[in-house]
Amino acid sequence: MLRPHTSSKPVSIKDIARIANVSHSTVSRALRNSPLVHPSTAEQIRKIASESGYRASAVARSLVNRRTHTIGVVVTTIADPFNGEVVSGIEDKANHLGYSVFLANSKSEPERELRVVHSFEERRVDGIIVTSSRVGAHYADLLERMNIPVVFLNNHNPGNFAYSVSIDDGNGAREATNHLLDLGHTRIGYIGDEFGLRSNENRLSGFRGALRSRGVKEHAEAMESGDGSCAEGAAAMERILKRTPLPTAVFCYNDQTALGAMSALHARGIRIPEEISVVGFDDLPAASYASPPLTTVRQPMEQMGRRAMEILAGLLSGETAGIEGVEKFDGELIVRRSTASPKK
Amino acid sequence: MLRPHTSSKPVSIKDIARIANVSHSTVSRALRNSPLVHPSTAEQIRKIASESGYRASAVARSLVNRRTHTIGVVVTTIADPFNGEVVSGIEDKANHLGYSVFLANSKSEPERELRVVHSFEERRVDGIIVTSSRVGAHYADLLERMNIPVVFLNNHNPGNFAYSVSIDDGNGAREATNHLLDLGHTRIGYIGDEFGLRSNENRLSGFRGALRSRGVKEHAEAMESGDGSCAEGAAAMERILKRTPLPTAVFCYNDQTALGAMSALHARGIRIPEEISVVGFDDLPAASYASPPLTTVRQPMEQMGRRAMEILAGLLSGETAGIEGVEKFDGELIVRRSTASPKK
DNA sequence: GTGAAAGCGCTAACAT
DNA sequence: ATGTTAGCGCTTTCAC
Repeated sequence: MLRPHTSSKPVSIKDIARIANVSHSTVSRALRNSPLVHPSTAEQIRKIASESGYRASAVARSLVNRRTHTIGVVVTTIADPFNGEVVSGIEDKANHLGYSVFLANSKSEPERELRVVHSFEERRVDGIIVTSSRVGAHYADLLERMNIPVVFLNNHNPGNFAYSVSIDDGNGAREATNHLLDLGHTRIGYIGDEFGLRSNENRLSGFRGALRSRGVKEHAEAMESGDGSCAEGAAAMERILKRTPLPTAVFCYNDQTALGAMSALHARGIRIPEEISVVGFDDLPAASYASPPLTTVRQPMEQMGRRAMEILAGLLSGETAGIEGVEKFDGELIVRRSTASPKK
Repeated sequence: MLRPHTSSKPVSIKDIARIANVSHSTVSRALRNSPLVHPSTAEQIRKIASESGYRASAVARSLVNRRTHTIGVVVTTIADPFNGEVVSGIEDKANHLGYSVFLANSKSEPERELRVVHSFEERRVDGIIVTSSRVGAHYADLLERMNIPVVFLNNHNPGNFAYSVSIDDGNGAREATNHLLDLGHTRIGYIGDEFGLRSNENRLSGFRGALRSRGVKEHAEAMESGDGSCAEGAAAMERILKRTPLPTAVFCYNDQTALGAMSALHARGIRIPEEISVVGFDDLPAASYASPPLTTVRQPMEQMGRRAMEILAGLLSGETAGIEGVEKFDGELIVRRSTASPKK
């Protein structure tokens, strides 16, 4: 059985003042190392504070300062490993800068997205970071109307935002495709994310651009799309496998899609890369432990998260030197063993 | 270039009072649907509030209520997929119960762990959930001393805590081992997590118990340990592969360890499950897309997260009916294709 | 049904 | 160097 929690109120600045026989403002000053307080009294106050387990109330402080030193992070779901990496970077930087982070999952449900943003407003977060948002222009408006800075990270929306950090999708896709082309592939498929999403469009057009510049024509039988998950990646690959001729290589929107596709290939006994090469995008930790290890375009996910937080902190402090509104990171092609030249 | 953010103060209860020509207390009542306010004035007030984009300040409210409706979640790192699933469950439940969640990564660094908990104290979170903590008794004391309820989830510490939800490690390990035994394996290895961690000890003793009850003796050449990561799982497997005789099956502390082990096996050209069977623990999403799909013990991670949040909420509201202090979830053996009978 | 006043735990003038 | 006072945006007596 469980016993309900009985809480007693925390010690306050006044309690300390009483013990130290000074006014509460002196305590306030001492605790924030104001030079305006006598060293010895300051010393004594700090001693009492630490002995009594005093913890300044951030909520009271926030009320007067109008700054909570708190940010809100909206992700579709933190269970997605991509978001996990990004949030890890955000939290790390936030922690070092003295910010606490509220985390909320939107699940891409507009109704929930709204609730989440409202709660952030009520909490008076100083700023917001939104990662991988799939929701539309309506939501963007909502955020713009809030009177606090918002930084987007790899947003899928076609909307235009003032501040964002994202991967160079086009370039990454081009590099990946060129790698396949260099290996001699000519029947290359693409398994995308939902169509209409910006990042997918950009990767797709990078893919197409690479083909075009080598005079290779698109292999229409192997153009498919999923939703960025393993499950849909597998399903998409299965659809491709029903059509002929089979591609000799497939470029996937992301690693999860690629991992799903690989599992469909394995299930059919099709060897990777001997029969079909597979390339992903992201370089999730799982990519290097797949079998075979997955060739992919690395996104510096943690670093991007950290950068988003830095930009936000810049916006909040006014120190905006060296910060661009829209920052693009370069992907890096990581060649592993899921790609090889096609058999003759 | 980026323009620093210029914020104007949000509309307050007083602003609305002025416009509605009532006192701010009436506004406060109206907005919280107090029956003490005349329907028509309430109506008018709500209209003004919504038109002006009013958002009640949770920080002001918290100051008077002494409740922030906020909880703190400490994870080692949110980049770990296990924690991602758990936090997803916590956040989901918290959201429905009207709580916001602060997320912090401890990275298992005691110094950072301390900072994180202190910041939670200052933020006046109503409660704390700690997942997969690896830090020792010292930290546990710190938490116990705080005057707010703490719920642990799968803590690795040998310490004893008032409130916790965890998986039944022993039983899960026993089931997994029995599965291997049923298949006819007699040379079974174990790749653990760091020794000394409670969960590892429990899985290991479940493993040993199962062997013992069938009269199979431990295969000492294949007892190894990593740190719960793919990388160390692979390294541990490589060490095992240097010794003879090889095991015909290996049970791993968790899926990541198993996935790493599988990748080491693949790299050496050893077939799974024909030559060596592999079993994991957790059932991460990646497990079903591994090749071959991984046999593992499923932990209901999201559900455990939700339950931890429920318990915490119960502690906070005093509704403790149907809540045990220490709750154990049962794992479920999921047989996939990474296990088979050993070749004769 | 509504207003006036006090107070939550701090910070920041403004005295002294 | 320290104390007094006001106020941050709310909720909650207590009057009326």
